[in-house]
Amino acid sequence: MPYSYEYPRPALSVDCVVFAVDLDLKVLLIERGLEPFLGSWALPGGFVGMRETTDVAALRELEEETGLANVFLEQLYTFSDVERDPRERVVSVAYYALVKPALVTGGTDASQARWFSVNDLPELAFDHSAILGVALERLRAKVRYQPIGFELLPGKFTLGQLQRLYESILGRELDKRNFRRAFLRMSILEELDEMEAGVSHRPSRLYRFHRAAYKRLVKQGFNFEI
Amino acid sequence: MPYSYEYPRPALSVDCVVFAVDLDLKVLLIERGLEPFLGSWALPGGFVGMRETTDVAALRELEEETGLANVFLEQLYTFSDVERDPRERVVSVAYYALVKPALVTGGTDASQARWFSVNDLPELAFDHSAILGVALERLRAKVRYQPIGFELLPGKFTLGQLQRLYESILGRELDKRNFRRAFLRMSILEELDEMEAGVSHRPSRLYRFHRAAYKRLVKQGFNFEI
DNA sequence: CCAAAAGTGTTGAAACTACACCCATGG
DNA sequence: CCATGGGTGTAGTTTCAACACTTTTGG
Repeated sequence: MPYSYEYPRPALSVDCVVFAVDLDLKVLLIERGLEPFLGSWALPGGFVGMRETTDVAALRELEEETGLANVFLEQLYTFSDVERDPRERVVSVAYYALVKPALVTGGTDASQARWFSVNDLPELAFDHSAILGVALERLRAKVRYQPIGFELLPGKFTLGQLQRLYESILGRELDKRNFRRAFLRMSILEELDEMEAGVSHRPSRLYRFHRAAYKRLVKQGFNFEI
Repeated sequence: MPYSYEYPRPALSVDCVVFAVDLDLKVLLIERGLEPFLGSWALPGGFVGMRETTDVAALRELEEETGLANVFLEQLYTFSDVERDPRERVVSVAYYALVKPALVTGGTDASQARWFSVNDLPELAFDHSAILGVALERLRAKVRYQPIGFELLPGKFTLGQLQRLYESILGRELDKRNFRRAFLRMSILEELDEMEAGVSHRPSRLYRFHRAAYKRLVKQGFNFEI
């Protein structure tokens, strides 16, 4: 006899802000096929089932609506304004996802999804602009003190790519020598015996994020920081 | 005709982790008067109404259950494990609150609330131990890069109090000279023409957090960090 | 040979760590 | 006069910011 049964409940949904870096920072949006906001762009998302956590719901909706799977996903914030959905009361648990470049082109099959540069966004349905704003803020803050940037790069990458990634997220240029020194000093990058190929300039050495080394350092009290 | 009407919904609740510093870091808990977990200690919280945001619900529940009002409150995380409540599916938006010392003694009138040191906690109902753990982790991280520590001190405080606050949250000792230098260098403290009184040692100068100065600095790109 | 990005060192300023003694008050 | 916390300076080390030229490749 749970006493909450007697009361009406808000509906519960999830929304996902999916980031990728192509040349600059991009977000994946869906064109709505239903009222309200029919034809508007919106974040992928949907309602939470009775037998799934919100994490699982977010992954499920992401795959259903965009075909993306195996992405980095983290809870962002819960949005609960009473009027945020014109139909009825809906509380939404927002997530942000980070997607590697390989999935950007191949991943979003036959759907009505499209990547938009964060510097050139359309108007969004519901309060999705606000959600996206919070996600951007979080990404910009978090990339500086957690090594999540690697989730937006291929497994093997050059220091140039890594630097351009940081520049596109932080929105400002960084000094090449200082950037390299800072990253290499941390010793969380594995230097590979492999070079970039097929580029019309001096090829760059490839690196890989050394997750085990990072975890070891964290245990010793190390703090990632850029 | 919102399509979500057709589906059952999880219940939605809020839970609050209320922190204060007395001698060490403390958390406010409630002794449950209802099944399940009757007699256990639990976080203050309750169900979210149809016409209130989760923020408002958290403040309301906090006042109803503990008498506390005018506290610093921030959303923590949303917990949605399917089995987290044995009665039925309940998704809970967790908050953490920071309370100034004056409210610790006076605030919690006639209720079954009690402060516990975080180093000596009882077993908690539901998944409240996990929520508390996340809150502690967040507080420890956040106190280092946002000036929220002041929410746990009186308006006027000594540098000694401030240092002991940081020591009790971070759980380690800090060097007095370095700590003072670091804080004073930021110039976000207003030095008052007023001394501590009634102590049986050399009285300390009082300071106040200078919120306006802090905001000005943030606009210029300043990053608080301890 | 041109264009394009890779790669590399130094210097001065600022911040960080570790550390020990005297001061003012109440009891 | 004792106990208690308040208050202060320095030296060595590390980190940070700013800055320019040579190298290697493809076309």
